[in-house]
This record gives sequence, C-alpha cells and structure tokens, in this order.
Amino acid sequence: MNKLILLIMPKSADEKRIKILESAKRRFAHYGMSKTTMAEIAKDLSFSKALLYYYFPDKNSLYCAVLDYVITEQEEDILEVLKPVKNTEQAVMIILEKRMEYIKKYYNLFEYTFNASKDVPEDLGKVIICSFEQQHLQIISILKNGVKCGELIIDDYDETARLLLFSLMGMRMIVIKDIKHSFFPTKEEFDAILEMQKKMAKIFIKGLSV
Amino acid sequence: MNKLILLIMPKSADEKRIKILESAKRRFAHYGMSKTTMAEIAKDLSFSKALLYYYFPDKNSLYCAVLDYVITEQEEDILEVLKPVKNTEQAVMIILEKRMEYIKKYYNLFEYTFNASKDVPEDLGKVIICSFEQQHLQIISILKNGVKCGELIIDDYDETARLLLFSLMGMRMIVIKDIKHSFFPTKEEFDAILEMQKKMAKIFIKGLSV
DNA sequence: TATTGAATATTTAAAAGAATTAGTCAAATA
DNA sequence: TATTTGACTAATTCTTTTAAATATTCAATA
Repeated sequence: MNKLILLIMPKSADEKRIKILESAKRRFAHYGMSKTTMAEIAKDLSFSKALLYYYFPDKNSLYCAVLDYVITEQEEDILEVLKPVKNTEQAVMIILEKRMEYIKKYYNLFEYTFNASKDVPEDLGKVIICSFEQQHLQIISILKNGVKCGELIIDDYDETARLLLFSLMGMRMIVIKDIKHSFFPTKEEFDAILEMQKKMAKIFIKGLSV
Repeated sequence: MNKLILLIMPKSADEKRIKILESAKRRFAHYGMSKTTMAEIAKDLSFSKALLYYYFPDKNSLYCAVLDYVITEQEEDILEVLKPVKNTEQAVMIILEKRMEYIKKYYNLFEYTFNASKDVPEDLGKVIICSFEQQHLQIISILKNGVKCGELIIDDYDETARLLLFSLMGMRMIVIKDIKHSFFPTKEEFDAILEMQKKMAKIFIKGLSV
C-alpha cells in the first residue's frame, strides 16, 4: 500500500529542488555558468523554465546553490578521509590532494567564481567567504591538533592558518597565471601545482615544528 | 674648451634614447601603458612623434624598454642595500620591502604587465621571465649563503627558491584578488600584504633551518 | 644619420539593431 | 493552496557599422 502511494504521489518539492541542483551542476561543470542557459537546464529535466524560477529566484541564486552543494560535498568528503589521520603533515597533504581533485572535476563550475574579480554578487560573495572560513577553520583544527600532539608550536592559530592558506591558494594562482593563456590549466599543470603546494606545505609545517 | 664643445655638441643618440625612456617612464607610471600616447611622450620632450620611432620600433618595445629600465634600477637598489646584510631572514625582509616599495611607486607601469594574462607579446614575456629569473637567482644566492653560514640546510636550491618565490608572489595576488574590486590596492592594502609576506617568509626560513 | 610633417593603417569607442536569454505573470492543474 | 506552464516582457549579449583616436610609415630635409 505504501509503495503504491509512493508511486502515485508526485515527487516532493525538495526532491525536485535537488533534481534541479543536480541538473544544473552537470551543466555548469561541463559548460560553465555563462554557457549554460536556464532553458537548457529545464529541458534536461522536461520541466518548464518557469518552474526553475519557482524554486530559485534567479540564475545567480541557482549557481550559488550549486556551488554550495558541491563545496559541501567536498567538505564532507575531506572530513571523511581525514578521520584516521593524526599526523599534521599527512593531514595537509590529503587536504591538498582532495581540493585539487575537486577543482579538476568541477573546473568549469569553479571557473566563474574564480574569474569574477569585479562586482561579485552579494550571495556569491557569501558562499566564497563561507568556504574560505571553512578551510581556515579546518587548518586551524589541524594545527591545534599538531600542537596538542607536541608536534608544533604556534602562538597565533588564526594568523598562521591564514598564512598557510594564502600561500597555497596564491601559489595555485601564480602558477596558473604563469602558465598563462587561458585560465584552464591542463591536467599536467594541475599536477605540477599540487606538487609545489605539497613541498611548500612541508617546509611551512617544519617551520612550525618544535 | 671641452666645456664649450659639450655645450655646442648636440646630445648624443644614447642621451636622447634615455630622455625618451625617462619621459615614457613618467607617463607610464602615472597613467599606465594604455592611457599614454606616443604623441604625449613626444610632446613632453618637444620631439616629433616620428623620432620616437627612430629610437624604438613600436610602442610595445618602448614599454618593454621602460619596464626593463625600472627593473634594473630596482635590482641595483636591492643589491646596494643588501650589501651589509648577512642574516638570511633579514635579507629576505629587505627584499620584500624593496619590491613592495617599487610596486607602489610604479604601480601603473607594472599594472599593464600584471593584467596581461593573454597574448603577452614576445618581448614583454622575455622581460618578465628575465626578471623572474633574476629574483630566483637572488633568492638562491641568499639561501646558499644561509647554508654556508650553517644557518640553513637545503638539498635543492633551485626548487626551494622557486617555492618561496611562488608563495610570496602568489600571496600578493590572492590578497589583491581577495580585496577585489579593481586591481589597485591602496597603500594600506599593500602594507597588509607586506606584513603577511614577511611572516610567511619567516616561517618558511625557519622550516629550512638546521 | 637624425629629424620632421604629412599620409596611412590599426585600434579603440560609441551607436544601433538583431538575437539570445533571463525573468515575470495570469491562468491552469491537481 | 501549492505547483506548473505557455506566452509575454525585460535585460543582456552579440554583430555590425561608423567615427574618432592613435599607432605606424615614409618621402623629404637639414
């Protein structure tokens, strides 16, 4: 009886919202924000365009929701894979690898955020800052653990974590810029960046060691 | 007698070339590459526009020459002020301060290079790479000195220096991007970047210490 | 060889129009 | 009432055109 009802019942609103997110994610990840139209997303699902606007106020909100969705996925993934790790260096290495993995996987999705230097919409800014804060807290937590284990010695967690984050993120940017010609590094370029990040992080961590 | 000859004699070709460089430098530093016209530079000197083309094949070459001119000035400045310093950390601090000083002073001049992500002309690329190489060698030399003094322990100078350079340059970029809205950080923003660079460099150097 | 005025070639800027796409809404459905 | 849609409007992007600004060339000259 329950089964029958389930089959007859229309999908719940939440379910549809997620369907839209997934569909948009696929498009954004494949073609990027600006090369994806609302009409296409709707067509993929055999929804009407207007329905998208019933669930999301505008395209930008949808993009932000997708971004948030993917970032959450990534953070959960990292949290999971980080569980058994206690060593500071190893933890940072794993984070670097995971983040690079996601950047590769969702490059066209991230690209829009990445290159939106001017006039970042209010809510996109929030997602970015929130994500940054999350990464920041993550590093802080790792550093604290390192201190607790007697591995590291740190006076200002907040600042130290930010320094490491900026160095690593900046390194990605400078190398991407250095490689120049389009902001689409190839797989090999990403790997080179990752290698540098790892080495740099190792030295940084050693610089914090007792 | 010599004096008289000097007064009567026309300025040497080289002298005029430098006059053009100086004049272009002033304009580029003040208004940037694209907001400076060849006509303006010529007018400043009461030269004809065509004469500029006698000394420089085109505007881009002139820009590159000016950039090279300023970078050389900066390198000599750094070399001079670095003479009495032996301590690794102090040396890096001084370099950071000097470089930031020049970036501030010639911001509009550098800005064009900075933002020329696509289609960097052949010769501009050469100047950039050359400057990077110089900075790289500079860091290597400092690191070598640190090892010689028994301060540091390093296995791959080339790579280690590059890591430090990328981290520092990247940090500048990421913070500039973070601050966002126009690529013209204010004086305070530059100072904040410099502070981060210094702290980051200190940790990095400690990470290389014996 | 060094220098110029005048002519030409390129690049940028602005305007106008067409085409695409974002976003709205009253009506329909369930 | 909560969803859903087709048809409509508004905003944005893309092209094309034209004009203006600017870079670049060159024959002539000192």
